[in-house]
Amino acid sequence: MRKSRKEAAETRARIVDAASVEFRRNGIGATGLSELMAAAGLTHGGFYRHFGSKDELVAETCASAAEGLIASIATARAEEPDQRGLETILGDYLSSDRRDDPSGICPFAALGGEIARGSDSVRDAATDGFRKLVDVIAAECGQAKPDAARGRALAALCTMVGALTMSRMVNDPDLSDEILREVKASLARA
Amino acid sequence: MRKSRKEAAETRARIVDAASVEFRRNGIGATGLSELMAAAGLTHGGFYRHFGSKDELVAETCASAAEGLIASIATARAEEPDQRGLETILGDYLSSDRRDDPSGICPFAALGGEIARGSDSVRDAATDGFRKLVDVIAAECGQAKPDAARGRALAALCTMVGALTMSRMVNDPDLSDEILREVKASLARA
DNA sequence: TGTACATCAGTGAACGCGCGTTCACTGATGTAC
DNA sequence: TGTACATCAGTGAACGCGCGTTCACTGATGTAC
Repeated sequence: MRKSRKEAAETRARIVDAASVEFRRNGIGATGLSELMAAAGLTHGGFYRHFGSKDELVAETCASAAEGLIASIATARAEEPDQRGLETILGDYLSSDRRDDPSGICPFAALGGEIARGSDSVRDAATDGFRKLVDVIAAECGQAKPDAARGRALAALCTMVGALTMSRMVNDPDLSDEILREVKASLARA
Repeated sequence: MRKSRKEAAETRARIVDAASVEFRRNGIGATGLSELMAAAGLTHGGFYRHFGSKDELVAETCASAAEGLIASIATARAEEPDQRGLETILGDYLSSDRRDDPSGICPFAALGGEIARGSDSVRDAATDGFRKLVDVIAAECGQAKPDAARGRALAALCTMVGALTMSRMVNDPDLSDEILREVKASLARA
């Protein structure tokens, strides 16, 4: 039954990827290890060959999902190099596609509240991802002063996270769309 | 052992109040009924004399916490009637006191992600509270056109929710304070 | 290169535990006469 | 108003269930000679 080192590394990455989707779809606490391992095509017993605890996986998943979000923003940016940077990011982040897709949704929007109640290692990983995302957005803000760009980036990111969270929370599609539309307009104006 | 109707009604209210705090402190799924009933000074068995299910309590708590938030905003507004309305709301909502106090924190910031994955009745209750809060903020936006005020209120509320969530998520007090400060400044500017 | 053995990825059963929910019971409250 | 009885708020034990974690086991991989 033993797998090669390469296969084992691939398995580990598959678990993180599956967790990244399942946690965002169902929440961290509400996602069992069995469910998660099944989503990765495995049985639950093998989990502890790869991770010391569920919490360790959660921390790694936070980092991974943040990296994924940054990469997807970079991709969106590369596809529309002539547009204003922040507007491209907004269009990508606050789209109904992203709102409705658990595998692409921002981990801060889906899990921010739960992470805030989590362990230090999980919060550390999320904090690190948050900082990186702020830097990426600040680079697109086109401000002369770095401090001003950082301030704008922080505010824009918080707005995006809140808007995505609220657009997923409300149980009325019209209100949900209105939230995305108004917030996009408001941020583009600023 | 039977209690009078008045006492029973008080008990019920006490359960909702305790749930309102415990859910925001620990999350909905992570708060057990025993823990919750103990916080209300009761044993868990009596829960079903007051509620048909945990979910029913969650929905009622969402409504109650939203009302509480609106009331606390109205109080803050009444104490500083001369300041610009939105600035007063911001100062109250985005304060470190509120960030650090589970009993006063905004239910949308603490539980938005979890509510989004919840039942229709829970999401309906939260949607209702969200709409009411938007109306309260819109009334303070001081715009001539009602549509413009509503748009600004939506954007401001999403920003506040996101900022409070992120300021609670990050594991660095300096960054947390920076978020509150920058977002307050950014919203006051707009 | 070939052989013998140690390693360990993955399986599936088992663990103790706390969950939401149910239930028999108690005894004060509310109601009918 | 006084009495007899039904109601029901609250208690505490019990239920089945799924959780995170552990473990004995299997057999292919990796290593030492």
